[in-house]
Amino acid sequence: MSQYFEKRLTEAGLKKTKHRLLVLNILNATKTFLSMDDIFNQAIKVEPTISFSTVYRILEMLSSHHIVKEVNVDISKQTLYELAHDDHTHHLICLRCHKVIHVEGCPIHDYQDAVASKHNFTMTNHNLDFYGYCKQCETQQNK
Amino acid sequence: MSQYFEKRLTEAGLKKTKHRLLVLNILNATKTFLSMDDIFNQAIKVEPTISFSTVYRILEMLSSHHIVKEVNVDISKQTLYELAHDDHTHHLICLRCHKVIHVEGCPIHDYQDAVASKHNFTMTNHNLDFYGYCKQCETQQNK
DNA sequence: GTAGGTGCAAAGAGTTTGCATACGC
DNA sequence: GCGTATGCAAACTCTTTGCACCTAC
Repeated sequence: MSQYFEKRLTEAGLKKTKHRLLVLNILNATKTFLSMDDIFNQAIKVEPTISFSTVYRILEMLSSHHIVKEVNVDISKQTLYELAHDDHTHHLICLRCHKVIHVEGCPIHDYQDAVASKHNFTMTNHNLDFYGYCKQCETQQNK
Repeated sequence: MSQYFEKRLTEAGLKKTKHRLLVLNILNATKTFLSMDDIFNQAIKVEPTISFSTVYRILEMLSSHHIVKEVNVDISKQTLYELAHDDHTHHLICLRCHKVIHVEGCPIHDYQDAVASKHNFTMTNHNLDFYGYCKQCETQQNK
């Protein structure tokens, strides 16, 4: 997997540093969104000398190259991060455990076109996030 | 209109103060989302002695009573606010002028049910926001 | 009169930047 | 060796809170 990330960095004209690969591997290893803090706390276990501003600048740079995606969802006031996927997905976000389920496919492309044309609006993208409770949390909540 | 807001405050068991009514009227008068700063700057023109923390606490309280809705969208890192509407709407948000167009109707209720059942997820709500350029901005951008 | 609302000032949390040093190419 | 990446520390922005005074009910 690291090889894939090295390739992506090279393609983007970025140097392959251990810190960048570390951040990418952390993002790849998790299935939920991560905050700057989350990533830093995981990173420092592997590279004790890494600093917060390095993680900050790595995420900023990877975002600007569309290798990482910034996410603003209602489970946190902080900016969260995930690896950018080529495929268009939406999210089911558990309000309790904050697990994120990626849902492939998109039901609204036709609708988007219709609304855009009705309102003379040029669409560039959309966000669709669902909030609720995953099966485990739903069960525990009822106890 | 103020009478309507007075009624809502009373119903929520909140005192009717001039500051609260002012904040509500400011939110009502605008068609875009407003940040704390925006609201404070408009408020201080009418009530020069109002303080930032008052506006902050008013918005917090109105949000908790579902009279005002907090909105997190990608045009600002700040929390934005709008009056809560009873009807379920989605937004077209202009990335250039930040105008917000409310779109009634929702194309995804059926889809939501299908996805929820497929993933054993209990849905409570969803966000669907469209980003792009309104007609005026699209025209100007091409100049 | 009393409970709740407000103003002021300061603290917290999260984010961003400047600069000297270290490292990838 | 050159130019970019990093570490450290401090600044900045936005948000939140404590406390004394004030106002709606």
